[in-house]
Amino acid sequence: MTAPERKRAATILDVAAAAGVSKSVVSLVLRGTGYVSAAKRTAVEHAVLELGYRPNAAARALGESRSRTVGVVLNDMRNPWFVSAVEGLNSTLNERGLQMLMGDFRLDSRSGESLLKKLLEMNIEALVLVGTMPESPGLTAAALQVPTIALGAPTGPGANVTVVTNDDDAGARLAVAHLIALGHRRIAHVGAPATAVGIARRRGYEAEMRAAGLAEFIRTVPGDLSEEGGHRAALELLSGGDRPTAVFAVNDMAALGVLSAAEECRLAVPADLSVAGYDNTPLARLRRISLTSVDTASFAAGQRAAELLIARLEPGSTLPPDELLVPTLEVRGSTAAPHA
Amino acid sequence: MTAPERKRAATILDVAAAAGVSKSVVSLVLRGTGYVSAAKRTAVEHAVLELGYRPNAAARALGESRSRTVGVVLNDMRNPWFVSAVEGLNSTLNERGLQMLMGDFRLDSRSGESLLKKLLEMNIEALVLVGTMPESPGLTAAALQVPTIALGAPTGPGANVTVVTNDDDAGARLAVAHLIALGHRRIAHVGAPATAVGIARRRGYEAEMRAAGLAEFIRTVPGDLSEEGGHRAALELLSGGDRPTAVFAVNDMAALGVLSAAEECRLAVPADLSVAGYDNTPLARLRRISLTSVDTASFAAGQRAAELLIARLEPGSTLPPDELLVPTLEVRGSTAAPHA
DNA sequence: AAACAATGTTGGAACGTTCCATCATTGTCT
DNA sequence: AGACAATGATGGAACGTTCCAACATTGTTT
Repeated sequence: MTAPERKRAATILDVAAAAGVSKSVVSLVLRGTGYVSAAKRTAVEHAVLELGYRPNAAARALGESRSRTVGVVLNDMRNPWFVSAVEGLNSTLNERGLQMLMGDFRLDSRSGESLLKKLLEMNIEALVLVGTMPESPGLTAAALQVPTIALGAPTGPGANVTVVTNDDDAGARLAVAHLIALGHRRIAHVGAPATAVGIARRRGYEAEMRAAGLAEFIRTVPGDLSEEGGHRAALELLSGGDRPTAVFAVNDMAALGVLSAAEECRLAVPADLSVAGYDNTPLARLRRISLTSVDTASFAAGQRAAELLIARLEPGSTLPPDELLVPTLEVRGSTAAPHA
Repeated sequence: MTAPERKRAATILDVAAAAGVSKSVVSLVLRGTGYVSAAKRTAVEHAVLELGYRPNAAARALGESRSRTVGVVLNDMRNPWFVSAVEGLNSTLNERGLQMLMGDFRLDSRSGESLLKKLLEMNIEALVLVGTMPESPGLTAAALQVPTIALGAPTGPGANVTVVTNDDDAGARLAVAHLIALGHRRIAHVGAPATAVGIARRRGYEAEMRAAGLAEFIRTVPGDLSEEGGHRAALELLSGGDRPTAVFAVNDMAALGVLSAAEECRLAVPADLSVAGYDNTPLARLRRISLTSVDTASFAAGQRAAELLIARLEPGSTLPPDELLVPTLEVRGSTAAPHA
């Protein structure tokens, strides 16, 4: 079986000839601008359908000297937060006729440099960096050439970048406040001191504890963003003498590690130990886990980023200020009042 | 703060002038083809760096009348299988200088039609459909216009499509054979009869049981691909009289539901009940879950799809036959020999 | 020495659009 | 009636590349 005969695609001139008009009229009809008589308009529409005409995006980009394309650079497709954020981005950009061009920073052979080069060659009108990127001269340079938004990163690479992200500090306070309201006082934190989110969430934890007059109970054990790290930290926390009645973990994965450790220490959740996580991943929803977790408004963040971008594309616009989005708390079965 | 002064980007003519050569020489140097003297070559390279010249992709696409771009249509960015597959695709396409243009079918307002239109306008050289797409006339039409590969779907939309996917039948047999080797005989299956993967995996389960002379123990309970469905089915399975000693679930989520149900029925895993899943999702790796699961070679599938595509792009190539990739089994703590 | 191949270099045409200045027709206001 | 605005239609120039035919120079074979 061979490939089907693929003849040269119809161009605007073919359409013009078929409709008996000039190429300019076809162009006007297609773009919906200018004045065209009803008769010619329908003739053109007819010819377009007839010939299966599709405008050539490359030629259009060249003619308009703009691409209607936004570059989106991910650093981890696997992170559910990023996925939602990209969906939010996409939905809003689509409405405005902007196309997204996605790529994965890490996947790229030369650590993203070649990806960025490709995107810039495509004449992208804006750049969205999703997640925290490693330092890279190419990134900093790219950010200076096109309006750039860092989505879900605590800070952007260099100047000319607007950051849209979740308020990790506020989210942590939300979770801790929930535990306090339940009656907990001995609330420990499993942190991830090596990461930006880890630092912000710890700050929120400590602030809320202090605000509630529980400064003396502040206790942070270093872990990381993985189940393994949470497990290790929790074992340390639960094996000691004055063990906490509640743990706020830096994210859901770490919280899972805490749950495992609690099980190993024969502590029932939530009867003996309340556990709260962060990110509200699909994991937290699972019946076997049912984890109270802070929900980051990632879809909304993506949408907001798109709005800022669109505004930034207007001529004469200025660099908008950074934005922090307020998260919410999803209460599930892993938190309850401590027993007396 | 206003946008930084953005002057008109340098073109190939600017480079040619700066290097004291004709535009043709610059073009030859940039593409690395043809004969150019060493002196002029270095002069051009110098000028390129000097001016920060970046070739314009739209102009290049127009001139070459090809785009070096492959359209990738996802139907669910959240599915880890798809993510790995896309990573595999990307890695191989990148090596060959092909750019990926991704989009989400469902996210698109007009159910993918406008996404496909955009992709075709971009003159994509090939199309990769990742996951099972809903029927759509636009999809069928698109597949006829460019070489198309359906990745991870049991069947492609219409003609001219090559399917690259995992051998679900073989995977199911792998899991069941493992359980049989452990000594289980009463092995039940929690299925998902409404889905294509569900049907294939059930077929594998039954085939392996019959091959081992265990036809009389074949027992399938209908569920679906969710935790909820697995839970419901498992409750039915475990509450009855002659309950199985092992369960093979249609996927990891359903297996999780089985685990929950076992817990509720006070059955220890794996002592009282072995459980195997399918997909080897990150979930299965979690310490609290430690699920034996069939690993689908999704990264490899992506790579293979890319190879087929590249071959298909050669002039005079023919439609390659469908390919099934053989999965492997990841044995973890949820399966063990039945007690006597 | 002539013929030919290999190596360098060039400018013009093409790619398929949009943009723009121009022109034609009609209707409306003074 | 004349001036002007609104509507309608046009062809040529741009956009920034690649492609190609043609021409120059050198080295090698007959």
